[in-house]
Amino acid sequence: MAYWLFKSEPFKWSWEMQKAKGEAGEQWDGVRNYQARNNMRAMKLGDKGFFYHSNEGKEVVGIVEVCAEAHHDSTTDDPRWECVDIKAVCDVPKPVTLADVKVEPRLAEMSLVTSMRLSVQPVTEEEWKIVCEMGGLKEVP
DNA sequence: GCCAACGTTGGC
DNA sequence: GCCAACGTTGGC
Repeated sequence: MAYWLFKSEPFKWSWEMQKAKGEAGEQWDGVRNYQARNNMRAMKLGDKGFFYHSNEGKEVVGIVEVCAEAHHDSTTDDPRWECVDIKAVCDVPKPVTLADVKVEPRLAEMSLVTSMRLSVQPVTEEEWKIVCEMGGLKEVP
């Protein structure tokens, strides 16, 4: 089991829109960055991820699960680009903001801080637990 | 809206 | 294969 973080501008694709898709989930399309794509290729069915709102909010608002492994991104004809499908699992009761992450010394090495512009990031198990705890989740998904 | 950081593109 | 130009992202 691996952990990830998915960034989205809420104007473009918000947590509410993701939740509305329910169990069916939705493909995480539009990624045009090799590193982000490689991260998605490494994902396995059932991997968990944070859903992060960039620009507006700048906070982790939800937990998602990978419900389809990497496949071609249908929003482009270019065969280089792939994406996974994710579905909403639950809300983060107390959204964890970027500022919260920055002041937590144990999260200093988190990709959210060190690789700010990467839109799909790996999260370590330790970081996962810390952010879940900060987010007020009773148990770690 | 600005601007810094960074990834990609394309000429050489 | 290098590097300058350019475009995009995302925090502020």
